[in-house]
Amino acid sequence: MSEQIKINLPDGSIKELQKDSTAENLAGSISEGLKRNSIAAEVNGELKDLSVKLHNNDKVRILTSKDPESLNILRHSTAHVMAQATQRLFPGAKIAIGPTIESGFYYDFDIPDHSLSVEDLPKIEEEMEKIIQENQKFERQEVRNVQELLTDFREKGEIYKIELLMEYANQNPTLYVCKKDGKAVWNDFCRGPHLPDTKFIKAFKLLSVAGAYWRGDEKNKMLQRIYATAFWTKDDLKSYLNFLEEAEKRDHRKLSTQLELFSVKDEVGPGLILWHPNLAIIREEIENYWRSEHRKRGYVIVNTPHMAKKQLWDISGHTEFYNENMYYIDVEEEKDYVLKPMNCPFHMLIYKAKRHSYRNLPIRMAELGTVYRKERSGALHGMSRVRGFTQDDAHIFCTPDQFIDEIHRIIELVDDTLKLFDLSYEVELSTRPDEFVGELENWNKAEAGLKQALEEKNIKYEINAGDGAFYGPKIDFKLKDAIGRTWQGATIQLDFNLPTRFDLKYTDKDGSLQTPVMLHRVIFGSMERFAGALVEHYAGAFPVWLAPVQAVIIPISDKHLDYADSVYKKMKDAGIRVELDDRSESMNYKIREAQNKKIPYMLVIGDKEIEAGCIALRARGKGDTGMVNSEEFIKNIKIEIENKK
RNA sequence: GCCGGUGUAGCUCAAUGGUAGAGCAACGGUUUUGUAAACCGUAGGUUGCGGGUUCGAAUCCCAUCACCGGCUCCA
Repeated sequence: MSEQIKINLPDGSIKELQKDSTAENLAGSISEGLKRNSIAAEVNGELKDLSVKLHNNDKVRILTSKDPESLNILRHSTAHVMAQATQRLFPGAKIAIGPTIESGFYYDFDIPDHSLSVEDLPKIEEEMEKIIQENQKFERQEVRNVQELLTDFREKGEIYKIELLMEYANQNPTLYVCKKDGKAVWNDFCRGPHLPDTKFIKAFKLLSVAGAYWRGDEKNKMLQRIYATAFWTKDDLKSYLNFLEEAEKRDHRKLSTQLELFSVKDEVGPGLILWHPNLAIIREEIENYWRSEHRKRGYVIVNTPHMAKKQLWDISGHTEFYNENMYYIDVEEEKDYVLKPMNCPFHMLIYKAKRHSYRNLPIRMAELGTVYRKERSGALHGMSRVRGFTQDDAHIFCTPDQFIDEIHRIIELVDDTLKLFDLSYEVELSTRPDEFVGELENWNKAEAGLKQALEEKNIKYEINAGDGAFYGPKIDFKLKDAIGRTWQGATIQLDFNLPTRFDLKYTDKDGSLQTPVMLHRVIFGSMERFAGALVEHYAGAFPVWLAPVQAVIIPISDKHLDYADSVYKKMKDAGIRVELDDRSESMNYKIREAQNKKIPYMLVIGDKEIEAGCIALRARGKGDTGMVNSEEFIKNIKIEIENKK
């Protein structure tokens, strides 16, 4: 009589199995179909291979391809197949790590005598197909003899695996062995879990190659990374690849040529943006919104210069902590001035220009301030990462018991603003970096303060340890671009340090002099990055209030020009950004061009319209929407613009 | 900065060692048009820049600049 164990299933039922049964046995005992489709198991909340031995009273959930968690297992296993294929094709290749990422996976290699290029990818894919055809099993093995495995890795020259194994030696390391017809053909030191075998891999694609430092540290060797993805079905893969293609069309750099938005010129320099008229209009609208919103919310607006003496940056600590990002220039002497990388020191001095009382705090001082930062050439990216940009900056000087409330107000402003543009965001709290100024005690207070504000506002956030600014911790709001890369937008930074360095004071109730607490914050982040984000978000089809041209009038032939011109003048007088297309081109031609320029409204005028005293309205994306009186159209579009639609 | 790729007319792209070409845009003319491209013509280039190999280079090599995909770093 063999012993029985009881297994708890997700539906609350209990299954009795023989001792030493595996998750696979469990699946089989439930149904043949489940056994066939099972990928892995969740045992007491942890993902495990199907081969995992179950114990009495375990809570077990069998995962199939329908469970979201199993996609990562598929991808991770596909990464192993990719690594095996790469080593088959490039025998000297050493493997490093190959994790899954949000939309796929990658694997890092050190290939001594070959530089991977995209031409290699189809070959590797072919080799992967062969491995899959071999129907290899993934077998989990506990590493009982670490020394033995280290020797094995040493013989193969797998220096990266050696490093990892030594690190994990005391944490029950596991090895995944790929077996073909029962014979081990490949292995990888890996935590798992994995697919039972390769036959589940049906749809994958290698996407790109890239360099990546071992363990992400630029002091280490640069490895060669292959990015790839995998899905359960060919259809899923196809729609993902299709998404990538569509996203590429939304790229703000691409749309910029089509819509004449901005340019970066060799003659000017990398990372320096020329705003063309169309994008300048959008910026103007955004800035107008920004100004009026800030006035409403009790901010004062200031302006400060683009450069300042080096001494100023000595006081602020920038020359010490931000040096490699600053441009020094010669004014009276060599390198005696700095192009401003931040606006804060100036605002400190404006604060300091007069005496302050607790009665007039908080002071909220805002500026659209253009800053210059030395970015590494390889980091530059369209309008998203540049060397000169305008921050919608503000510094809030307040008493220690005011700053939580001030953070609340900023979060509200961020939320209202991003809602207006229909943008979604993720929030991160960045804590003290290794190099920092100020007292540890203040840092702890500041971090606790930011946390408290987030929690009181019920905002979900992740902690980004050690990523704070040198002067204080911060809350970051991340925006996503067309293909899902995230960019920092709004940020709120608490600063207990600069006020001390600049010796800022206010007179408290009891007449004593106190140092104010300061918040740095931006809402858009930078006008450049935010504009780029908007282009991608709207795919160039800006809402009417932002659209560079809000309406275009299209007379059908020259004899309609006079009437068209009268409508044009009326609209112009009403403050609408309207254009009259009076070229002797066909109506269809003009419509096509207006459509490509993503102009929200086209007003077609021919005999019928003149007779009826109307215009024929064509809305972007909607086609012909019929005749409407021009006065009425003007009224409606003005309402739309006013409501920022 | 590092790894890999790319750079041809304003834009999108041809030409793989043998006279740089097309479409769109521009310009001139004809056409006067009913909801996504009328027709004819003209002009436009030291092939990113600089070297080299070669009888001959957009093409091969070296260097450099810029851009693209990543790494690192950050608004």
